[in-house]
Amino acid sequence: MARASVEAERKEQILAAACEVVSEIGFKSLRIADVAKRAGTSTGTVHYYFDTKRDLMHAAFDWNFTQSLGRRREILESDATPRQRLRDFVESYLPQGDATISAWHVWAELWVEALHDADLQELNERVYGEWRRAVAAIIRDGQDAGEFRDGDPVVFANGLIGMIDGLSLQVLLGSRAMTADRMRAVCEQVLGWFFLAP
Amino acid sequence: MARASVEAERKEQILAAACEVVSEIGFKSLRIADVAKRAGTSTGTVHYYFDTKRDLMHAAFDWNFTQSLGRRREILESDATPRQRLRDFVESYLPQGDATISAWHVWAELWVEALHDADLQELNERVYGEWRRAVAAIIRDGQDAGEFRDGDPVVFANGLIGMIDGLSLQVLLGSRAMTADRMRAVCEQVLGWFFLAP
DNA sequence: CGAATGATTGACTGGTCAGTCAAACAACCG
DNA sequence: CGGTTGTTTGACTGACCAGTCAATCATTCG
Repeated sequence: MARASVEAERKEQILAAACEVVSEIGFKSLRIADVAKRAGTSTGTVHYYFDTKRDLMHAAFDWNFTQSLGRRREILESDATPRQRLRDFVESYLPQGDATISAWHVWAELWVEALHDADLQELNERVYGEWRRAVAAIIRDGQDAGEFRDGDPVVFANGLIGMIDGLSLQVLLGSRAMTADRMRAVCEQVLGWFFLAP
Repeated sequence: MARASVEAERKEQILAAACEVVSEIGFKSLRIADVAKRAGTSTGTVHYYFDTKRDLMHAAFDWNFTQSLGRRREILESDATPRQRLRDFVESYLPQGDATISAWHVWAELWVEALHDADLQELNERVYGEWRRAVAAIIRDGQDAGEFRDGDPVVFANGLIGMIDGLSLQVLLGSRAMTADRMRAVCEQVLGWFFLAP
């Protein structure tokens, strides 16, 4: 069977297209036909790989996270100082640049869809848990190195990630009062309170 | 014209119903017929007061905010210490209790809808600005009273509101790792860093 | 009273779209 | 070659629903 990875390749094509479309017009407006067109295929093919629209979107949400995590692996596993890693992490999260903004849009759609979908809540729980653990690990390192203030690392991780989520939403909404630059400044300020003097 | 406030009363009835339905099943699933049924009237009447579904939802989002603000006026205008007012404000925001959770749901739906609707972005900007100003005012009072650390009150207000938004989302999503109680603890911790020793 | 205006109703229409399906195509194998 | 399995296609269908509309009811006023 030399016809090896048609399925994997096609699925990825479709998932990427689905994320692009969601990001551009939102889940509510998304039609299977839009995804098919964007993926350069037909609605029949989309349904061949994903039984229902719901299946497709769940897979797309999952894929969106995997991609986001992949894009940040370098930062999380770097051997820079904890202080620097935390700064890089925050910077990579700022809604600026097509890939990041697009991923944020998909993420926001996931949240709202998940309000009424237990399976998506499960996905959120898993994924959010990974971020929380990654950030908490950096914080623990920083505390061990005497760079950060004492306190429960998980509490700080939750606070930081929550703040990033909330601020990002405002940036994504095109707020004049909350631009990516201003968001960076707010994060810097908060991190400043948490870092110990060098 | 003794038939005074039929219009105002009926509109309010419909808007309240719309918010309830959005909160329960989400904007995407909401049908005009659902709203009509919840309001105890007919689809014809809903369309009599709101030309399109979009008009209805915009008015409902607006109404949802007005109600939320009204519910918190007491806190914002209280003459308790700034420290207490800030705590009360955070407490009132925790997603617990039907009214608050419902309002949060509607708010989340607004955000995602606004990603692709300039008018709703405008509404968000206006409304978010009011919260920011209210919180910043408390912070300024607290700094004047020597209760809070120095620094730009607007930056702190943004950080706090952003964190509340992000954490609330997780609570709303039924996260096991982020319950209303845990959210309170995270907020307490962050406020603790901001308050000066008594 | 009877006309005018305001409010309410729900049956109906026109358009939309997820999902189906039968037909066709492509790669492989014996 | 001809059969088998995997893949692709897009026309079609059945369900759904926002918005329309003609009819009805209610209230006010001259």
